[in-house]
Amino acid sequence: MKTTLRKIVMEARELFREHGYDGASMQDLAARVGLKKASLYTRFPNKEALVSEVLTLTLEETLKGLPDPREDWQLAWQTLIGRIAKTFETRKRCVGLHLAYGVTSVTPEAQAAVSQFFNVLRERMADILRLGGIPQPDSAAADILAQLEGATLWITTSGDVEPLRRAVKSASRLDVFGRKI
Amino acid sequence: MKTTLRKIVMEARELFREHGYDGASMQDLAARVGLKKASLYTRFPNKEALVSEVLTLTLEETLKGLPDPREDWQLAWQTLIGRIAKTFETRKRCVGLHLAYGVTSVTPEAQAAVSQFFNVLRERMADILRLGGIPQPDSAAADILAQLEGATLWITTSGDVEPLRRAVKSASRLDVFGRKI
DNA sequence: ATAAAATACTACCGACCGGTCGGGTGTAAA
DNA sequence: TTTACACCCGACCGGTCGGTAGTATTTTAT
Repeated sequence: MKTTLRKIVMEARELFREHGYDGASMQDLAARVGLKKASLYTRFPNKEALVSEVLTLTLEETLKGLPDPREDWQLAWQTLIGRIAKTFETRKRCVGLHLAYGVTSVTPEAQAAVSQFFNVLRERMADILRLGGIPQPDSAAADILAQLEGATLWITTSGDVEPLRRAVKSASRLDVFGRKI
Repeated sequence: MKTTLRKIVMEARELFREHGYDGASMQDLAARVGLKKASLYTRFPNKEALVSEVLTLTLEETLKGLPDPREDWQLAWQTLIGRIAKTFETRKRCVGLHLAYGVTSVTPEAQAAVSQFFNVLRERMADILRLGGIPQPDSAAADILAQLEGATLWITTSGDVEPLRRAVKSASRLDVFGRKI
C-alpha cells in the first residue's frame, strides 16, 4: 500500500473516531493529509468507501503478529486484550463503536463493513478462548468485548480509565459471567 | 411541562439516538412535531440546549417511581436495570452513549450535560448497591453500566440481543468482577 | 374588549456538505 | 519527442446545515 494512501486512511480513522461518520468531513481529511478535497477522489470513490478501509487497517494492526494461540493461548489472549485496551486508553474512544452508531441504512456498505469488523474481531477472540477450553467461547468473546467498549464511555465522559483497567483485569482472568478460569 | 414542549424533547431524543448530535437536524425535528424549523427557536435557544433537556427527561423517566431501595434494595435494583435494558432492547441504542461520542468541546454545555447524566445515573445505581452492602458500589455501578452500554453494540451491528440479556442476568445476580451476592 | 405575550409562519442568511469538472503537472515508458 | 497515466488543483454544483428577521396569528391577562 502506498504511503499516501495509508496516511489518508489513518487520518480518516482519527476523524471518524473523534467526530463520527457524519461529523468527519472530506475537507478536514484533505487538510490533514496536505491535499485538496478533490484529490481524495482520485483514490476513493466516495466517503463511504473510507469506512471499510479504516476498519480493515484497524483489524490488521490489531491481529498482526499475534502470538500463536495453539502454542500459548493465554499469551495470545493477553496480547490481544492488551492491544485493544491500549488503543482505547490512548485514543479515548473506539472508532468501530463510533461508526457502529454513526452509519445507517443510507450507507449500506459502510454498515456491512462495521458489522463484519466486529464479527471478525469477536471470532478471533473466540478462537483463542476455544483453544483454552473456555465454555461458550463466542458468548464470552462478545461479552468481554462489550465490557471493553462500554468502558470507553467513562473515558469520554469523565476521563476515568479505571473501568477500562478493571475490564482488562477481569478479561485477563476471564472471570466474566461465571466463566472463571 | 407543556405537552408540545415535551413532545419536542421526546422527538429530539429519538433523532439524537438514531442519528447522533451532528446527524440530527432541526429541520427533521420540526417536521416530526408538526412545526416549522423557526418555531422551535421560540422554545429553545439553540440545538445544543436540546441535549440537556433530552437527558433530563430520560433520567426522570428512568428513576421516577422506583421502589424505595431502603425497603427492598434488590427490587429497586432489578427494576432499574430492567428499565435501562428495556429501553436498549426496544430502541436498539442508548441516546446517552450516542451523545457521549457525538458532542465535543465545541458544544461544552452539551458535553457537561452528558457527563452529568451518566454520573447521576451511576450514583443512583451505586446508592442502591451501597444499601445492599455490595463492596465498592461506585465501581460496581460503573462496570455494570459499561457492560449494558457495550451490549448495545451487538444490537446495532448484528441485531443480537443475547449479550444484553446476559448482561442483565449477571447484573441481577451481581456476579461482576467477583462481586457475587 | 383590549392590550400584551406566546407562538407560529415565510423567507432568507452565510457556511459548509459530498461530489464533479476541466485543466493542469510531473514522470516514465515507447 | 510523443504518448500515456497518475496525481493534484481551483472552481463550481445542488443541497443542507444552524440560526435570524420580520410579521401574522393565537392565547392569555386585565
